[in-house]
Amino acid sequence: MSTTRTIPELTAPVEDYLKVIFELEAGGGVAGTNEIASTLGVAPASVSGMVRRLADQGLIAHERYRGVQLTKAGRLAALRTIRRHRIIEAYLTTALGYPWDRVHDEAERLEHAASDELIDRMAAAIGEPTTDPHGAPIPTRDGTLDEQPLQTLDAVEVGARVCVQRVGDRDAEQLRYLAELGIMPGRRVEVLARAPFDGPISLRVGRLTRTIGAGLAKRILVGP
Amino acid sequence: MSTTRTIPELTAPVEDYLKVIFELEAGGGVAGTNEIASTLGVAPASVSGMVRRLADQGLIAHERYRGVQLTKAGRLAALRTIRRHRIIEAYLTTALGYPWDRVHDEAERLEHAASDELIDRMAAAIGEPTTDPHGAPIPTRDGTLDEQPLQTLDAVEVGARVCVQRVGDRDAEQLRYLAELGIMPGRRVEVLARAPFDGPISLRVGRLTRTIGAGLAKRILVGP
DNA sequence: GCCATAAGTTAGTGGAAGCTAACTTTCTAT
DNA sequence: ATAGAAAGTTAGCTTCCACTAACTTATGGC
Repeated sequence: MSTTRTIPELTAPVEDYLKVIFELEAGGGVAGTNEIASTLGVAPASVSGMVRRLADQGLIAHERYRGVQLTKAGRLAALRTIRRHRIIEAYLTTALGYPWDRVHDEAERLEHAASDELIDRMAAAIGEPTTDPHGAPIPTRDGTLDEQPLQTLDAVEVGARVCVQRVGDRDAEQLRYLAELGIMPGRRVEVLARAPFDGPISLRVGRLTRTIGAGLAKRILVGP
Repeated sequence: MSTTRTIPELTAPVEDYLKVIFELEAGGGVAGTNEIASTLGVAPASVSGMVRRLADQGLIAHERYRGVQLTKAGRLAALRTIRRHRIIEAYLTTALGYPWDRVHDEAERLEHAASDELIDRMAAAIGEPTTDPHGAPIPTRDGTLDEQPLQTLDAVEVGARVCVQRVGDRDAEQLRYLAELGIMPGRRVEVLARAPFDGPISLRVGRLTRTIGAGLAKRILVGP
């Protein structure tokens, strides 16, 4: 039994699919064709095509008309790409002064071109970070991901003081807005009020009071 | 008359071809199909195919059976890629401690993925270098390349003291060897002897004497 | 339990870039 | 001056990854 480190040279699109499937799986068992398609901005038929190829390569298990799941090999490849992505994001902000709303797109391209050596050197240069600038945990070199159970901000009871842990990294405009409000990982906030029927939520951030919609609050993860 | 900054999104292979054509042109008017093919490690027929596409895009002028030359647009695109490549090389050595024999391959991939913003930030972070680690000049943002007229080390007369300006960046093994000998850009060397018939050349490097073959000496560029 | 709609798949096409094999043009050496 | 070698091209194929159009399967509301 060999644990041969086969490096089958995945293409950039393949890495993108695996990453997306991994993230969709995290939020509910299997990933659907249409979900994958809309996340990647691609036609559903294109996904069916790629799904065949990924299954042939042993990276996913596919049950026709039922959805898709990563195999062990697929999960490892996905985590490798996610590690690259997040280390690049962290490096760009810490070492090159990138604003946090612009690192995602850059990392999206670099993650497919950077060697393992580069990723390791970047990580070392900024002190082996454990999360990216948006608070997402960075998988280790051997593919372990430390996912903490977090609450969304819209579910926090009124009066509680919580610590912002993580926000979505995809929407640049949203990130710019959150930065303006001072809502970023590490920041403590207190929930002052929550209007019913998915109404706005009032927060104390530092010594200021801010009010955000329930939709936005749902994309902010907090912990104790 | 508009100087519209059209960004026609060149593919990575296209950028590679343009770069190689630029470099081949520098050493003799036109670039030949076979030269391009062997430099890129590709079949001559593949070059013919790509040449058609590049000509269609107005990046090169092609005279059938005669060779290929960059147009103004092609030259600009080539210089842009070369700038990226060399800044990345410089950044990797200066900011991330890369050894100079391993930056070429890394840059070869990153140059197609990095945004202009990233390149500019890298350059700024290491003090706007004017040459890469192998001594090659870095084109400016607007596509000006300051090529100094240099001599190859094998042509230097015995007794002369010269300054190493530039060495080839493609061959990693050669770079490791040169580093071992202490022959790198900025180093002063004195030619002690030169055997006839392309024989070996003896040098004083620092306080040591080193002897190298004429072939290697031909790939070392020196100035006063 | 049936059927409309949502979800997923297949078939066929297109473009980019590579390949081999076979051909044509140019160059060079006698 | 010309034949053979070297250089360049064409034709035809392959793989990857996207697309549209048309089809099939699954599901949920009545």
